[in-house]
Amino acid sequence: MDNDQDRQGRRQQIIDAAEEIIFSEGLERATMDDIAEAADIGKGTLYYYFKNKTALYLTINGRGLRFLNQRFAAVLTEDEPGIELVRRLGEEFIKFVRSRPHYFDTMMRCESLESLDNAELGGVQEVIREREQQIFAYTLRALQAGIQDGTIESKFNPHRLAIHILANVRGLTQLYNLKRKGHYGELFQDMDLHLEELFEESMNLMIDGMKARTDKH
Amino acid sequence: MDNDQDRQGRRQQIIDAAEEIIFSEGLERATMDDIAEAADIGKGTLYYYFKNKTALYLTINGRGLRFLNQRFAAVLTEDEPGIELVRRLGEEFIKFVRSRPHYFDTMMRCESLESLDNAELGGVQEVIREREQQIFAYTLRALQAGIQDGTIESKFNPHRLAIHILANVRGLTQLYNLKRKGHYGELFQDMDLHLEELFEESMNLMIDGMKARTDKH
Amino acid sequence: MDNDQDRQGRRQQIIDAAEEIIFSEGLERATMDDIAEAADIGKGTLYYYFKNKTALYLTINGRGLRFLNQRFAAVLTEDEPGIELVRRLGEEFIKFVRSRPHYFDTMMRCESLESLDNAELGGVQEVIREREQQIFAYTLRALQAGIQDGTIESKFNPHRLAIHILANVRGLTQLYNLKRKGHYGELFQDMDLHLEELFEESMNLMIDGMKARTDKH
Amino acid sequence: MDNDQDRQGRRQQIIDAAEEIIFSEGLERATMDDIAEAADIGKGTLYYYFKNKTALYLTINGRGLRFLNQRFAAVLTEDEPGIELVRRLGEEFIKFVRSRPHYFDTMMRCESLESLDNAELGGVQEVIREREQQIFAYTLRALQAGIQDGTIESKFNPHRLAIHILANVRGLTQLYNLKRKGHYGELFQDMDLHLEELFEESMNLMIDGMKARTDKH
DNA sequence: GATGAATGAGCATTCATTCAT
DNA sequence: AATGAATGAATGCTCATTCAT
Repeated sequence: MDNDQDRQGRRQQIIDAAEEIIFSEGLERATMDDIAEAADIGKGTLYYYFKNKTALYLTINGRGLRFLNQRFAAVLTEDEPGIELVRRLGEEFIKFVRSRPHYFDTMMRCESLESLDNAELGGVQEVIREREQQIFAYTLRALQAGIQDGTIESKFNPHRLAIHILANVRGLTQLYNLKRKGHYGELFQDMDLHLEELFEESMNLMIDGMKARTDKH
Repeated sequence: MDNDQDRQGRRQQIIDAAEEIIFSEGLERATMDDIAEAADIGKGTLYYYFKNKTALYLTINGRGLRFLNQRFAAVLTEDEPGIELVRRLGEEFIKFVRSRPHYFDTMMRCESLESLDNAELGGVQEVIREREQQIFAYTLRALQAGIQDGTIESKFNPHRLAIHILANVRGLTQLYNLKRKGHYGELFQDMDLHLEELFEESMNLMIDGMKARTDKH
Repeated sequence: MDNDQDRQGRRQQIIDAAEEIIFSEGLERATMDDIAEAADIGKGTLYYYFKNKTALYLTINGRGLRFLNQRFAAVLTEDEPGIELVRRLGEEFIKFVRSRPHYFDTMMRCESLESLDNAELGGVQEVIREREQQIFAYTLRALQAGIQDGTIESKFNPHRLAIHILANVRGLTQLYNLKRKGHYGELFQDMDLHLEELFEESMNLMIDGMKARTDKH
Repeated sequence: MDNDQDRQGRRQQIIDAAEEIIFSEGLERATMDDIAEAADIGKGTLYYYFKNKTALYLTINGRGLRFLNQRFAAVLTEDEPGIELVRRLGEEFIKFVRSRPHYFDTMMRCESLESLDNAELGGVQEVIREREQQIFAYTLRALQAGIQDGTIESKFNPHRLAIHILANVRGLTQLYNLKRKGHYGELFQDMDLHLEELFEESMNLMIDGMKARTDKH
């Protein structure tokens, strides 16, 4: 177990270094040499802990997903009506993107990674899938809770609602990032976009649609 | 002018070949040699027409955006109430993704291209920016039409609505693509997801929120 | 002849442009495209007037040699004792290097041109050889005049003296250039080196050795 | 230390191969592939030891300078009057050029290397500067010794004399090389030029000027 | 477990030169 | 005479990965 702790510590140390390099240089510009040096280990050791560069990158993504997961898990313990839990999940997502923007970028990047097919990843992908699934699951639970407690219209399929929520938050965050990079020109720039505001607006738009209207008769 | 046509024809021929290779092999795996060969020209010629690989890729993206633009432009000529135009725009987006899925991938990929900073792109980026802007503008026009003709609540800021619409469609499409790639595990797989259905649902959700309720008073 | 003048004018225009580009960019960095553009002609035309890049470069060298030649020729018309003519030649060489340093660099560079063997130069080399020969010849004439008029010891072989003079001036100029580029470290930097002073000193040193000492008995 | 010896051995092996290829083919015609093959190592290894082609070439130049340095250092240990040491230095220079003509060419070539500005040379340039400085220093010491022991006129500035000596030897050697390449036409060819003779003559010419004439008063 | 020297496949890019018009 | 589109050979360099120690 001591041994195992050593091993885990080493892995963390490497992931820390890899993040530092990759987040600042970009995935392609970051070399395994740089990472090994930043981690203060030999390049051979790097490969002893991670099968290849892709696996290492996916591991970083996994870490990001874990952070997001933790936030989501915490929300689900809150004592709130379902509809409010849903709003809170979105809120946490935004906070996550805000506080650790590179992890969001990493998630997006991972989704269009050409090296996924060839490389032997040795189980990393499974970890990621599981965490993605959990994120989905948490969202689903909140919605189910909302339907249960009557704060969300029971006519909706919670699975699909979850998809809509996630899609919405993702899309919004991306557009927001694009704005920073200067895309979509001036139409976009005119307004000062605050991600938080946009998100709230968006949530209202969707939640309004979802909300069980007790005033209806 | 004959000359100019020749030149344009050549460019198309190259872009066609580049798409063929890049769409099937992926951006990284596709080599400039392959592309030149597929285009049946010398490699020098390839570089005579395109400054570098990134510029070529961006040009492909530009073409994709042009296609999308054409669809959007056509919608705006339709004789429909504003709210319906909005729905139609979303519909066309989905159709576009369906019929030419690689262009959507290309757009996403371009947004996280690390080579954008270094490479000299002679003006291609500006073209793309302009087309992105137009897409945004069309969406905006539809919404403004809706507010004008009373089919959309006048309390909404059309700029922000446009952002929500676009974010939503993007996010949905991405999640849909992820499903194809096996992400988000089984929860996702269980339902047969039809992008069209999801989109309609999503539109309803949002449009419901946006709709001016004439029956309310 | 009008035709011929046109042709000559065109050639000059090209050489002018080539000098501008090559002198500022360096031989390797300068491309034939750049030169053609600077000369405001098509690239094909460039090759119509000059067989290849090497031939063009040699032509520039030839021009430099012509300038030097003109200075030397003028000196030989001066009404001075031979020993003084020799000194004057050296002086003109230094002035030439000073006023047109790039031509001297070009001469040096031409001497270690790897492309001389392969390329078809079409007569340019002969022109250069002839001009180099003339420079040598002028030096020789001055020395012969000096021996004739008794200002230079008759025991010396004028051919060899000419070699020594030329070698000396070349070597000095090169070392001087190196200093500018930071070679030979501080020992060199300490003194403010004035090429003119160095040259005078050097001439004195050699001419002293050459001088017929009429005061000797 | 064993490790260090390995590393040094490898470097030598590479430099040996590089010399072989570059000296026979010329710098430009020699490719890094050729050199790697000649050194019987992978191309990656070549770049593992040398940052780039320019750095490798400069290293060869550094080796040449080291050889020359060793000769000069040895001369300074000889028990001779200063003026004779000066002559001996020149002599050794000529011998060096004779026995290893390519190193001299390399030195000249290095001085007009256009790639010096761009390329990252890790410290090689400093080594070269130092060795050049030493060569100058040795020459200077010999002259100072001569002034000290009265064999050289004390009125001369030894720094400047050193410059004249070096300039002279360089210039002579270059002209000699040119002759081999056919420059300066027939005037040059007529005489059988022996570098050694020319050098001796030149030394006499200069040393005569420098010599303290004890018989004068 | 740890290392880092060795590797070589792989690729974008350059540019002098040609030639049909 | 003039052109400039087309060419493709040529090459330096990168970097993930391996493996003997």
